[in-house]
Amino acid sequence: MSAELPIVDASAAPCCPPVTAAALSEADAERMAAMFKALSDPVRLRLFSRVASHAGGEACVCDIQDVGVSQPTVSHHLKKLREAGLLTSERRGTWVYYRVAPGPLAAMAGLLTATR
Amino acid sequence: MSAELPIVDASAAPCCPPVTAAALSEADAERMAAMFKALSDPVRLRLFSRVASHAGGEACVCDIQDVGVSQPTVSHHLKKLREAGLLTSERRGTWVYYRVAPGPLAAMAGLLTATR
DNA sequence: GCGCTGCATTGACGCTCGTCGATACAGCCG
DNA sequence: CGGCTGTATCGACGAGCGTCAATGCAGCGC
Repeated sequence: MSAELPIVDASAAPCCPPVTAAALSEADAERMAAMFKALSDPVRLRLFSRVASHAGGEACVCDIQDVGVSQPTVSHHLKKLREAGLLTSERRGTWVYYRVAPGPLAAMAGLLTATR
Repeated sequence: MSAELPIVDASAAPCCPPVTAAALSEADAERMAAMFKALSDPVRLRLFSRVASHAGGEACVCDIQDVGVSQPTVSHHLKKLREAGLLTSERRGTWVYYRVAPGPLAAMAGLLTATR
């Protein structure tokens, strides 16, 4: 596959008020579920948290890849997180750096934040 | 699997500071991933949002079951949400009422809330 | 150019998941 | 009691996922 499938458009509408405020439409549920799915695997969640908490807001793959699975598997999971719109990647010389996409993260947090 | 597997203990430690603050341990990642997994299906996410946004903070299955899948499938998804600790259920006469468990919801929101 | 390191892709395998129809169970009502 | 409605469980099937070893590709240094 060539083009990075844009499962979640990072520049899309904020989408979702708190889940306690109104029921989700079918389309919104589909989009949000895709993001939750990206974090539904322990290995992926750890990779995500390592990028998010890394100094400077970005991390090279080599900094975070020690999570107990093979290197191809790490690469596979990072791709999933990219496709979900939760991470962005940039190649700088030999290394590839990942950072968190703030928009989708805020959308998920907003959805889960109780109004009361 | 017979007994209700307590994938996530509702009364467990708050578990997680924002994901931008520190990397998750393997155990915490496992627990949090289980919650995200529960919301990673569009049908489940819609059921959850319908319960969360329903008047009175609770909903009868009959109020929310029109999501385009069969009744057994709805029941199956509600069970998954229960097992993940995100919903609680109570039988009152003929009907079963579901409501959101505030603790786990807050844990997820807290994890995703950016510190900056 | 050549070899080496960092990361991505491919292809295969086993397991889990979402879905359904059929069926079972619980509580109300006549 | 007998029938009816609301909800849960069972068993089966196909699709998708996580994992790996093998391979490919890009960039650096000698």
